[in-house]
Amino acid sequence: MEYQFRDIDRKWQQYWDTHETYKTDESSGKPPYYILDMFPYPSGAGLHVGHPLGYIASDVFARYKRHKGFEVLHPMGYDAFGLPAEQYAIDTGNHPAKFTDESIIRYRNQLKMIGLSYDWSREVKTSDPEYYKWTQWIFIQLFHSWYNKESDKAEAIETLIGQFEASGSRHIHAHASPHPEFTASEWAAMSEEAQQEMLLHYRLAYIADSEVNWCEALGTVLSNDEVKDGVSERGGYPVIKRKMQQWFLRITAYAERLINDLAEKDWPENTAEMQRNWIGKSVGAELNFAIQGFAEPLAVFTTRPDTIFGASFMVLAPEHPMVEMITTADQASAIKEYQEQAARKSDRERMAETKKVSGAFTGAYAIHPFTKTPIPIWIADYVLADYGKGAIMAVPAHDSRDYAFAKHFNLPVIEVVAGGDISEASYDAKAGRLINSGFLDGLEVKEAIKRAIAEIESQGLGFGKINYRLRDANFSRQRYWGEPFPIVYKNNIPYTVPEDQLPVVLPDVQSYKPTGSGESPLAALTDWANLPDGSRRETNTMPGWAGSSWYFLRYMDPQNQEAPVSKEREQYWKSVDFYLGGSEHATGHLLYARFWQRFLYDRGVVSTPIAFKKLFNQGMILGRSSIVYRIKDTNTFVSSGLKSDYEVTEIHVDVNMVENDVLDLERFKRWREEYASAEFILEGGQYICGALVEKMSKRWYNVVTPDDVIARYGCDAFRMYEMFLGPIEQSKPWSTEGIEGVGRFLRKFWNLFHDHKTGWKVRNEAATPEELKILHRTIKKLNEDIERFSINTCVSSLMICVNELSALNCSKQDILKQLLVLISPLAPHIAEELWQQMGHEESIAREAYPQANEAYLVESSFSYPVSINGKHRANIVLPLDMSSAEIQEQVLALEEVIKWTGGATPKKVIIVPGKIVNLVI
RNA sequence: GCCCUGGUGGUGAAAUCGGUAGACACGCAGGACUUAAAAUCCUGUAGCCGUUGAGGCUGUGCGGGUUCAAGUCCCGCCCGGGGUACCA
Repeated sequence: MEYQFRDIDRKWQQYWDTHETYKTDESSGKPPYYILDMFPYPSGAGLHVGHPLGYIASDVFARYKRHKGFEVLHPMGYDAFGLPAEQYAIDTGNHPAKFTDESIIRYRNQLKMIGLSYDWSREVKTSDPEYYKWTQWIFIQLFHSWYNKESDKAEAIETLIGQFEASGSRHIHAHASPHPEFTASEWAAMSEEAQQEMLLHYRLAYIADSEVNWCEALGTVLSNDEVKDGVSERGGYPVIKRKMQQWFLRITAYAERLINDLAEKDWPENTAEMQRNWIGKSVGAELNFAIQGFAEPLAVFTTRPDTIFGASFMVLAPEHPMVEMITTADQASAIKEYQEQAARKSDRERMAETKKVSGAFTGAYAIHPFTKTPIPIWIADYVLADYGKGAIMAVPAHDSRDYAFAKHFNLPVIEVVAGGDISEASYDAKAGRLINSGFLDGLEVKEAIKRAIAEIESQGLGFGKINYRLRDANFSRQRYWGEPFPIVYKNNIPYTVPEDQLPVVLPDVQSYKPTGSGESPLAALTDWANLPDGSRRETNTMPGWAGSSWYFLRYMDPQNQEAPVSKEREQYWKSVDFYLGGSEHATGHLLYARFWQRFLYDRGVVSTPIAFKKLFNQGMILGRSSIVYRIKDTNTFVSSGLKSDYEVTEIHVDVNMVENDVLDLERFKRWREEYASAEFILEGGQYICGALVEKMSKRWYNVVTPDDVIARYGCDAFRMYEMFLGPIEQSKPWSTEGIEGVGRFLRKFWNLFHDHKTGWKVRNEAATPEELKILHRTIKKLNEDIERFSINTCVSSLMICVNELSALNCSKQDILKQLLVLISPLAPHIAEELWQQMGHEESIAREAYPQANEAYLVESSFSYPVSINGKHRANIVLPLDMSSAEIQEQVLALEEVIKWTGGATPKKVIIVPGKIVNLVI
């Protein structure tokens, strides 16, 4: 019988579906184990070959854990709100839900085709009102909470109101926005509106003004991704910064705990490090500089208060509120010009261009608090408005960016820490003794920092402060396709919608196009937005990450109507034991999800503060993107080889329109309206595209789907091949070279059971020691490799095992039975089929994982005792295939070495014929 | 720019704790079987020199360093990838 993978795959996928083989049962009495994949955004391009890399790996682990006797929760769902669906709706006029649901059907079919052992009854979709009801509910909890620094957790807003009523705001230690203090009687005297406005300074969900990328020509707000070189990616229109009222979540209140929680997790150190850097805790001081001619002081934050005597100029962010006030008349035009130039750049562009030093002088001077000398105040875009105070004291001798700035504008450099050579470069290290620094002279940097803060505090100039780079999370999007806010404004004050009115369902709109005013398309729905009592709804929607910040909880109890998750279910599963996903989520999603889990824990909704115990980052399967080059401000495209003659903008094109780097011009013109009249500068009569290896994404039009590969080689081969490609954590470009080898392996494995001529080969005969040795060595290796999540080496070990058994023509029943269980996590379809052919009625998923028997393993090498100086004894491990003469030679050589080391007993010795290669004393 | 990460044969890679670098697989070359092809099996396959049962030298992005021993640790570079707060 031949290995007919198509029939086998279909048969077993149907079997698993109808028998609900992988349905999770909380009452099984087995220990729980929760294995989670980061759920996909269902884009129109379908699941690409990069998604399954992680899904297959976690599926192998889930199947392995089931064999090991765990009750495994292994669910899948869809992160369904987002820009691509909205863009589709704008382009076609269809509802984004149509696009999303069609994409989901495609994804589900593709996932099932790979034979993943999900419990499909627990599928969730973030755009489902039954799901986002609870996203809205969590938002309401955030709105009705404040962060009490005293108890160090979030509490109900009522406890805050109680304190206001009793004693005003003076003694409250809260994470709050800046606001004036008030007494209990002042609170009582406030109007309802004034009280609500005051509470917004404390709520964990609050409103504030924030800058957005505004494109006047498109009449819409753009994401940073949609802005390139200061113009919109689509159309190339100018983009500026504009202030808009936005919702924020007060994640900064959790900064310290989000850092501390990292210690309790089994996370890769690099991801933990990225999160720590993202939160960016820095200890320093806030201090005030007086400004000549103004009463209001200029506050700065610095991590190096010790270098205060080296401050030779000040730098404000171009957006700093005091810039306009302090700028002198003769500098006003230069400052204005610089501000406009900075407004056109994104933060990322501003930081990326630090080599190009730029700035402008305001004409104003600050007074040095200790030396009383005047120091000039500049603005520059390397100072960011929303970090620290948006202003710095520049110490060019000890900060490289300040140094570059000082050199460029010829500002003084004052050395205050000895140890470097400031004529060459700044000396940034936090080590050395202070010089030229008055009362700090002679102190070590660490001492000087403490002393400087003490002095600053005693003179009332400022105070020691811990600053975080983390900013409060912007939670508003001026889009249609997202969760509506459960918020209604009365007299411009936000109130939450009563819980029994949830969900606030996303209404249908006439047009998904931007309103032109920068509001969400929902704002155009006046019937929906304006309520009979004169109040109005919030018309922004929540960001993409709202629904993905808690989905792992919903899988525990996906049909619950009363709560996001029941107490019983939540306490059974507690945390995700093993979370697998791309490292591109290391800061965004993983941080927001931890924040929500922490918050829900504070408010008693969940019983543990830890969302994900163990994290594993998969690398990405990269795609090969094709690039065309548009000559700036034209609709003419120049072929790759000629692009250096022009100033061009790079634009990604769909790889399906490109063959061997040659662009299909007609398809390109049909692709987008704006390209219909495109012109081309060709080389050799063809348009040659540039190529780029990068993340496979709908955005880059470089997606390759697994469908063809599965149709051709079967899904076990696809699964094993993806695992065989290399370590899961490593990124690599997709290629199908080498999949043949996995196909050959599966046929060879099949042929251990079947013979073309004689049929079923498996015999109930006793295995030889040699065969047992091969099997048990493989069991041990696979066990170790799966536990350390090295699945590519599992595949290699299985190949070696099958090669050896097939060379021995071993078709012994007890060997093959155990081998089937070993292979079943990786290649479940073929394993089920052969398992059934062996006469088993239950699915192989119910079979226990075999244990390696040490008795079969020890003979691979043997110990040889050596005596040294008649006293010490060492056991050396020698390979089996050494001759006795060689052994004698090695032992003599070893004795020589040991004498030379002074007679110490070696802990470990490895010998190969001819030389000693390892000797650990 | 900043943070994280990777760089090993023609290719994907292995080397788990500092100890024989290149397992396993692809590809390629030669051979067996076959009228032929496919499939299958066998042999070879880092480079250079040598040999034809002879071994030696070099070699893990580049330049240094530590060590009896470095792909692995340290310092300085170069290049690719991810993130950089409205892609998810």
